[in-house]
Amino acid sequence: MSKPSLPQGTRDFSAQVVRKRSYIFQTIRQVFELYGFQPLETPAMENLDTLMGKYGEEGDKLIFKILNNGLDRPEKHEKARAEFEKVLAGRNVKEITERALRYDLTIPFARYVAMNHGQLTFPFKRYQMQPVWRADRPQKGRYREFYQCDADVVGSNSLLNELELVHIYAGAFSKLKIPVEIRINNRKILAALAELCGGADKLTDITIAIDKLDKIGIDKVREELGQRGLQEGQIDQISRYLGIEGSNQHKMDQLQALLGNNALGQAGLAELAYLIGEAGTLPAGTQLVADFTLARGLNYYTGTIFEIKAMGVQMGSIGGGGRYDDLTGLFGVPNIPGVGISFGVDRIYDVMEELNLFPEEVQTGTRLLFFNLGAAEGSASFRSMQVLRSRGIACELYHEPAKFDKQFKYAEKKGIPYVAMMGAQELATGKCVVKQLSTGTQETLDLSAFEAGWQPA
RNA sequence: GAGAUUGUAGCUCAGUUGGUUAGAGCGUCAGAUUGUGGCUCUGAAGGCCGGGGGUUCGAAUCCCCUCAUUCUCCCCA
Repeated sequence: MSKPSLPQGTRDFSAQVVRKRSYIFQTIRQVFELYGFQPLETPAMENLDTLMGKYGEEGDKLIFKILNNGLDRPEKHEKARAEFEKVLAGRNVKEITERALRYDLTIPFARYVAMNHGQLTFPFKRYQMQPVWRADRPQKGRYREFYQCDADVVGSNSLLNELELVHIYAGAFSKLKIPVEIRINNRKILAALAELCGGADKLTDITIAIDKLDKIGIDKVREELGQRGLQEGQIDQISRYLGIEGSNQHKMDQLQALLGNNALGQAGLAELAYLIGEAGTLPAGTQLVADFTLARGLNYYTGTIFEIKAMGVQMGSIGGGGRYDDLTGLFGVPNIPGVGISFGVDRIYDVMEELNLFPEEVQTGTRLLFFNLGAAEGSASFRSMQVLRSRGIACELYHEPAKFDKQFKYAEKKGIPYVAMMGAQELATGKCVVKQLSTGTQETLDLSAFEAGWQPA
């Protein structure tokens, strides 16, 4: 028997971590609800058909597939063997696997909208916080099971949705006390750049290369653009574009000059200007920044794109999103545009840990430990404990009679701030001794007063 | 898929040119201490040295294979 272990890239979350993570989820959920978003949950597994072909060739490889049950039945053997040969040839076959684990939340959402568009009221605003699975090679900040936390609005082309999403980001990160830059750009601007650089068909190549700017620097980006077939003059123009700096207004002015009267570019710039102009005052610690170097890898984005950078820490983006046309077209229901954002909960956790932003009260568990000082004393303590519990105070009774020192140590280890002692003396006089561990102060209370009115500080 | 890294007690790690019975700190348990914790002292438990094979009189140590970990690239959150 080997030692028990976890599958690669998965984690257990112990009490402390769960509490901190729930704090993040709750904070974000409150903001989503405040803006009128409705919760949605979808199954951990989807039909393989639903997922395949939606994430590109690389993505398909990273989908966890589930082996069909019942392959051991003799009448299926021949068929299963034949189909397995096809799997070895790199094709996924229904006879072997017809279900797979959810790879992200967006495609299941699109599937849901396509299935229910008759019943939904548009625009439909939903949020979803669930784990997803990817057969990726794990490394720092990357797991095979991780949580996504998405909000999308579908069935509306209005820029008002983008504006709300900006404020959701700002509101949530402000509540979490994380200083952030909300970076925005527009795919239309990037498309215009591609047009100006002689190839609308090069848009994907350009975005992929630009997306790496942060990581590899301008020289390497130029190199990569060259490898992807762009001419020297075009690369220079892209370099000038990437070199735009200054205030939002100044950036937009420079871009205006660079784009000339390219129609697509003007449209993108107008959308960007609208959002920056209408955003108004954002909560302290958050700011909205036009960032033309922002590209985002996913190529289904068509309009505004977002990315969140935490300030003061070395960390990749902790959120992102954008506008897409016709997400449900893949499922046979055309003309439902949408815009969505995502929070990277695992990275948000790391940032908050590093900046020490979790509030003290997140860790509250048991408030009061009743000492167990004997059979009769224990019974009396149990009765008092139930009274306090009925008043909503979390308490525990030490599980067996034991020496003081042991019970004190238990309280300390578990971070319980108060202990209540009811021994023979107290029982006889109808009292209860309550001690605060952090200060060492204790007081003797009448049992009735203690049960009716005691509160932890 | 490619490259690197590390596997020794529950945890973090020592372990000499290959040499007798593999160590430390922390943690756990017991005692000093039968109604007042944190400190201190004493003691105990806890190991197929990741697994398999090889070299050798002798392997935690050297070689090969394998599994696992962590990190980087690709891609992504």
